[in-house]
Parts: sequence; structure tokens; C-alpha cells
Amino acid sequence: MLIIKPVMDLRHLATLDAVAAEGTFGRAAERLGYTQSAVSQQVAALEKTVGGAVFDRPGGPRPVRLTPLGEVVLAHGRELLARAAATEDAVERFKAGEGRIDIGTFQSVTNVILPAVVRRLLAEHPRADVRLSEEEPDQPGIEGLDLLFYDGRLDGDVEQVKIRDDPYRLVAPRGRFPGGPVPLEALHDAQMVAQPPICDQARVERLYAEAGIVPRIVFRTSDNRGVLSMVRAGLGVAVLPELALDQCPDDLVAHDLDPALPPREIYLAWPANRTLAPLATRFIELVRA
Amino acid sequence: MLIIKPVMDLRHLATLDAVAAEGTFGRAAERLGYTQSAVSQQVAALEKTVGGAVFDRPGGPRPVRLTPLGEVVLAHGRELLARAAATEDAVERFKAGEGRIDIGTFQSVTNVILPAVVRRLLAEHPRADVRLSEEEPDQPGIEGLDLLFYDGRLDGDVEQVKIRDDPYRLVAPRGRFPGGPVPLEALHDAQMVAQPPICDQARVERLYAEAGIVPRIVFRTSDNRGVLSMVRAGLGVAVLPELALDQCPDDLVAHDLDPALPPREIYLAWPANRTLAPLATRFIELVRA
DNA sequence: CAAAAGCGATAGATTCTGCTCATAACGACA
DNA sequence: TGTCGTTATGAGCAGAATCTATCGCTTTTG
Repeated sequence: MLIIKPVMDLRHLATLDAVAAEGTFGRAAERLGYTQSAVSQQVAALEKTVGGAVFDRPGGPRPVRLTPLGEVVLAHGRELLARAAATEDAVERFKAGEGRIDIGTFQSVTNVILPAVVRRLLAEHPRADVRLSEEEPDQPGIEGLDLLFYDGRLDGDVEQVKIRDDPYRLVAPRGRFPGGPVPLEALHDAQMVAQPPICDQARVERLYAEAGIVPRIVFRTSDNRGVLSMVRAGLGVAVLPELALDQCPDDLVAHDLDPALPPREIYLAWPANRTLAPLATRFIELVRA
Repeated sequence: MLIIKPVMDLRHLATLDAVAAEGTFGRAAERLGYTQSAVSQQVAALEKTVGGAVFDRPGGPRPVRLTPLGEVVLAHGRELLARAAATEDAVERFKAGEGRIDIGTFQSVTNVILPAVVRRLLAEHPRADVRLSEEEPDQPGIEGLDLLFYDGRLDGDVEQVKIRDDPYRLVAPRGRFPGGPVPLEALHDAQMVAQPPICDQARVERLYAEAGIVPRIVFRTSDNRGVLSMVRAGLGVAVLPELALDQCPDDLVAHDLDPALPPREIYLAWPANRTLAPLATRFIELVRA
């Protein structure tokens, strides 16, 4: 694309429209809040840019009439004006909260935190287009997203706030660990079901190692309900953050650990140094509240 | 439609587009033939009209980036710019002769004069849309027409030029009037076929009356070929303008009258005090040539 | 036939806009 | 900490846009 030079002035076209509708420069001026002189000059300017008269001026008290050229210009001009109005409308609606917002998330957040937040956001902005994506690649990219939930801090050009601490609990079949908190050492050599060693699970396993605990992880799945089902089936016990216990069956019990593991930290992140869409700003406010 | 106030400036949108494409104000300025300062001010002005930033300026040597609002504005802005370009294009094409031209005409002109003229006009302006209408209401109106052929002067706010004189001739079966010109008195009490008494036919019949000639008109049709067919069939003779004899069968002969009738005058008329479309102007030139 | 009314065009004065030039401010990077 | 590559800003100026007032034209009216 090279040099573009739009000499058309939308105000001239609006004046053209008004004059065509009113019939005289004076009445058009009144409608537009101008002087007759201004309208006359605007029309003259427009005629200069299109290179020909757009009105015939019969003189006397008779109304002006569009020339054929004027009709061509007016027809296109109306299109332009409508399009310009649509643009301003779109801007207004955007600022009022209409528009799309892409949010990266993961299971626990989707099931526990998001429902209330999204419901309130949609109540405020019924025309908002909220899109969740739960793909959790190894590289948690914020590219293409407005907001990203993540269990842990993110590096790079992001701003982030901690949403909440999510304490880890030991999930086991009812009766397996009667009484209070379960000592952490009980996990040593225990058969366990767990999530894949990415994200915060990796940190947890590092903590095990530092404490000299070596569990026997017999099954991994990234699906929280799958983990619980395996525990229920007796494959082993599991250490899951509390938010993942949303749909914990009755025959499983969540125990505190002693000492407790440092909780998983859930952050909400967004690209730094970038203006956020109004929807994103509001979403952050809602999440923090 | 009430007050419209298009504050959008197309040049600002073009600048927005250029900056978005180039990445920096300076390069955009170079492309547009402005100064970096001018681009900065234009962007600032645009941001004022839309009520928010359209670019994030990271500072340093990194390129600016569109904000979500900027993307909204740019998307609509491109539409506007394309539409504006289309408008200018349409104006150019109109002035180059593209467009529609409505011409009122009648049989003789359609068959004899128009073919050559229209052919030449279309040769010059291949995309022209020439439309003929042959309706000949009692009130020959020029409303809705760019040009009107008429046999006689028109009253009202029209300009007109005489295209040609069209002499009247007596058409009769071969052998009916041997020798030279036929005396006008021969029409007295003669069986005749004629056009309906409108337009110039009315004038002709007034001339008969003034000369004391009372023909017996036994058949009228507005179709010239119909008139000739009737003459050929022996219903009578006919007095027709020469242009109407375009498709005169061989077994009919056209005779001069003595004294000759004042010829029919064919005019080309168009609305006075109105700017004509370029096509109409050219058409008039072609007809006069 | 002259006066009045309605209309657009134009001139002059004034205010605003938009540009350029020069320079400041700022972040990144060495 | 300077230098580079940006954008932002201030001053000055030229031109554009507007207003007021008036002119000239055409039709209508008396």
C-alpha cells in the first residue's frame, strides 16, 4: 500500500446531504448549526474536490437541485456517513463493554472461580463475548489471550495478581486415614495418583524430594475427576489442591497434611505495557473482589 | 434525519492505518509525506475523538502496538477508507462517461438517427448505459429523461436544438401517380391512411384544412410500417415524413407534393438550467454533428 | 413596471486548525 | 551513563473555516 490521500471531507458530505434534503443552503445551514455562508463555501469546496458542480442553483426563491454528478456523490456519501456513524457506534459499544475477551484458564479455575465471575460480567455486559481456552501447553503463552489464569508466577512481560492460595490436601478413601492431619511422611513409598508433572505438580514433586519422600506414582492424568476416580478405585491416594476437590465423591475424604505443603498459588496475568480492553479491566476487578 | 455530526476525519484514519502498518510514527509520516510531529498530533486528535488510546507506545526503539480500541477503530476505518476510495473512483468514472442516460424518442428517430449516434457514443464510452423510451404520452414530458427527441418545439423549461427538417412526401402504390410532383389538391377527398392526430400529424391536418383540403382518412395507426402496409394493401395513400420511409417497400413510391408541405421539424430537447451528465452533453454533440 | 422577498456568492475580519521545525522526555541497550 | 531510536511538546506560521455584512440575481408582488 502506498500513499493514500483521502481528500473527501465527511463534513462536506453531511452538508451535501442536508442541502439535498432541505432544498436550500440556508435551511441546511440552520439544521447543521452553520451560517448560510459556511454552507455555500463547504459546497464550493466539495465541488472543487469532485471537480464539478453538485447542485444547480436556479437563482431566486427556487430550491437548488442535485446535478447528476451530485447524485453520484450523494449516493456514495450517504454510504460513507452511515459507515462513519456505525464506526462511532462501534466505538461507543466497545467502550461500554461490548466485545470479545479471551481468557486462558484451567480446570479448577474454570469450575470453581470462573462461573460466578463470568456470570457477573455477563450481567453487567450482556453482549460481551467471553471465550475460555483450557489448552495448557508446556509453554503457557499469553499470546492471543487477554487474560490468563496460571498456577504460579509467570515470567516475561506480564502483570499479574495472586488470586488466592490453594492448599494441598491428601485425598484418600474414607477410613484409610482415621483421625486428624496425616503426616507428610506417610506419602513415602505410598501408591499415588497424580497430575502430570507440569505446572504446580512439578513444584510439589520437588518438595517431596527435598523432604526425602519418594512416592510411587502409579497413574497420572491431567483430569481432576480422573484422579479422584482412580483414588476411589483404590489405585492409591492423591495430593490435590483444594480447588480440584470441587466434585469430590462422598466416599473419599480430604485430609490436611502435617506439615502442610506450601499452597499452590493461583495468579491472574495479562500482558504488561498494553492497554487492556474495558472488558478485561472489569474482569480483573471482578476476580479480585 | 436530524443533526449529524461526523467528527471522524478520514485523514486521521488513513494515518492510523499507516502507523499500524509501519509500526512507528516516523515511518508512517514518511509514507504519508508528513512530519513525525504531524503524525503524532493526528493520532492524538484521533484518540481524542474516539475517547481512548489507539496505540500503546512501549517507548524506546520498539514499535507501537494497536490497543483493542485501536483495532476496533482500524477495522471500521479501513472500511471507511475503502468506501471513500470507491467514491472517488465512482466520480472519476462518472466524469469519464460512465453512467446512465435516458432518452425519449420516437420511431423515425429510433430507426434512422439514433443507431449511428448511439453506436458512436458507445464506442467512446463502452460502459455507458443508454436507455431509450418510446412512450409518447399526450403530454410529452421530459420528466425522468435526460434528453428528448420531439417533432416540434416544446414549451416549458427546456433547451432544444433543431436536428433536421423532415419533408413530407406522398406515398402511394407504384403507378398511381405517374410523373413528377403530385399537386396538393389531389389529396382532397382522397382515401388516406395516417398517423393518429397527435404531434406533428395534428399540424399537418390543420394545414390541409387551411388549404381547403378535406381528405378521407380511413385508417390510423401510430406504427409507420402499419401505415405503409395499409397503403400497399390499397386502402389509400399516405403523407409521411421522409424519415418514416426508412423501410418503404419497393412497390410503393414516394412523391413530392406541390406545393410542398412545411417540413416536420425534429428537435432534441433537454431540461433547461440544469447541469447535464457528461454523457448527455456528448450525446448532444454527436447528434448535432 | 417598480419594489420586495428569497436565495446564493463574495469580501473582509477573525478564530482555529494543522503543519513544520526544534527540542524535550523517555525507555532500551551497550 | 551515555547514545540511539522513539514519541511528545512548544513555538511559530500559513492556510482553512467560520461569521458578519453585503452584493447580485431571480421571482413574486403590488
